[in-house]
Amino acid sequence: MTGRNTKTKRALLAALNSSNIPMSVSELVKKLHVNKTTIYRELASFIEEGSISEVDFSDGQKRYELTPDGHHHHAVCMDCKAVVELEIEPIIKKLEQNVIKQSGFMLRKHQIEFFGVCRDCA
Amino acid sequence: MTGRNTKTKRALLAALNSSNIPMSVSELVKKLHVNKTTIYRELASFIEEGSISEVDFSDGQKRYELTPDGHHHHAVCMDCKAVVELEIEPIIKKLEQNVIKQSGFMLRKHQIEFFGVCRDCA
DNA sequence: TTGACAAATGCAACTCTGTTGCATTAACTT
DNA sequence: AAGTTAATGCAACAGAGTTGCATTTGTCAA
Repeated sequence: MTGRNTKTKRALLAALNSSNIPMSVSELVKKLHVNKTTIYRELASFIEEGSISEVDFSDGQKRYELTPDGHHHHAVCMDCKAVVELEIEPIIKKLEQNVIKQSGFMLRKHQIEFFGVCRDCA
Repeated sequence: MTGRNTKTKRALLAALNSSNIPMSVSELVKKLHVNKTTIYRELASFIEEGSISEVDFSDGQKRYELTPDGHHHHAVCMDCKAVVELEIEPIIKKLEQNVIKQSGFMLRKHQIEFFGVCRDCA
């Protein structure tokens, strides 16, 4: 942990650790009773150091999750909002090579999420 | 075009047609001098009929583009904001099959964008 | 252990995206 | 040309995210 070891930082990491789905800032504020400004600032520093990642389900608010083992991808149920973690690293690696070849870009990050209806809701 | 053939709808389609990159609502408002409520409503109806698609570069505002040939994917330069269209349909198809097998989800849509630095900016 | 300094936090005010209800305008029908 | 109703504008609002500044708290040196 960068900087001071505060109660709030520990609580933030514990909350994300105990959740099986990425959490939004409003959820974190409600759960931790900490000012949203503080949440945003701590998230930014954890993201910079790499231990937390931002995920965007394109619903108007970003979500956050612990990433001890690096970047994840998800399938999100549009009905019950369940989130399933995917194991698609190899094919994504191949996809990135393809994108680099086509665009000439130096890739920094990507945003890959899938949306649909889970088996329970179908 | 669904509904009435209005000046605003024609102007909206023309603006998107003349732009080589997806446009945000604030850009469309500035360019067309039309109320943002109207823009949002017309975009929604064009999106429903399929002729316009929403793309999300995760920077706090959605963008819109004509999609006469269906869904696109992009590489976005984090420096100069250039947008390159990608041809990655076949590998995406394979990726989706993989996701369906892993998650059991009925897939409805996905969000796949790449971010990096273009050749000019590197 | 205490005191000082700097980092962390809270608070209020703000910006921006996107939404809603309602009154007005304009496109289509006959 | 007149009536119907979709389309538009406007004002007010909700929610995410940001900023400046005052206050609190963790850390470290004495």
